Amino acid sequence: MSFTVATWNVNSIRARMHILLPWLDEAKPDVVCLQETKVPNEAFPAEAIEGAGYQAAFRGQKSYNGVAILSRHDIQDIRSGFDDDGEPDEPRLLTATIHGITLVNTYVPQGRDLDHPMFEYKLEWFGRIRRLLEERFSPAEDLLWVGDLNVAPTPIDVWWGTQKPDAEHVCYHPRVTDALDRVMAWGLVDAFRTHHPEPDQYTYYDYRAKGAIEARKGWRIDHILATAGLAERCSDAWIDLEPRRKVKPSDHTPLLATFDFS
DNA sequence: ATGGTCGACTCTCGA
Repeated sequence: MSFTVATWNVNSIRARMHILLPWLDEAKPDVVCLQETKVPNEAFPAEAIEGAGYQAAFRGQKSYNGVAILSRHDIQDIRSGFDDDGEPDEPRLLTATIHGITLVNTYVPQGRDLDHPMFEYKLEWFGRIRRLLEERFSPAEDLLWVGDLNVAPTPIDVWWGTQKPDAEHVCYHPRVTDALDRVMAWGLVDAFRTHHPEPDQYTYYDYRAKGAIEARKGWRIDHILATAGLAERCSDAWIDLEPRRKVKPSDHTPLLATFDFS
């Protein structure tokens, strides 16, 4: 059987239902990890999601952040947040097991500016993810770290990167790409890049840049990262740009990957 | 890596 996983920063699930529901019907992914749902738990549109044939696990708050996992199969071992310190976590992390695959769904802090405290918070966040992987999981198991990681890992992952590889941004900076590398060194493979070495493959186009899609002014900051054994089962990965072309789209568009099990 | 637009919420913040 094959198992398709998607990740999508929807930038408010309630504002995106007109695109999300028809997309679920058409793309029929087994699992969808959502970020920036921007909805408190009591207002999550669970009934409409169930009507589309998906169970939902979610953790959110008013206005900001929020993550959810939608699944056509049973969702087990749902956990949210880190348990490495006493700080109250924002709703940016949700883990679950579906069909024997562990899903780690994250909305990594964007960082605001290179000199803003949130940038240091972002860098620390990668350390916390690394510790979570070490403490709870093993690179020998089938695990996916997916979500809006707010990192363009290489120059071809940001639109100006091949022209000005040294131009810096909170999502494209040696400190950030190194931080991501250190988490991936635990044992994760970029499932999309393995299948698509070509440039101009972006999951995010800023609302403020007119004609950005046509001009290919985007970012690849959403990712599906797999442990080695699972990565070997990945038969395809792709970015679905159609939801980004709809009326009132999210600025991000879905990234999907299919895994084959014999 | 700019300037610009969106979403949620009260008009400004976060991205």
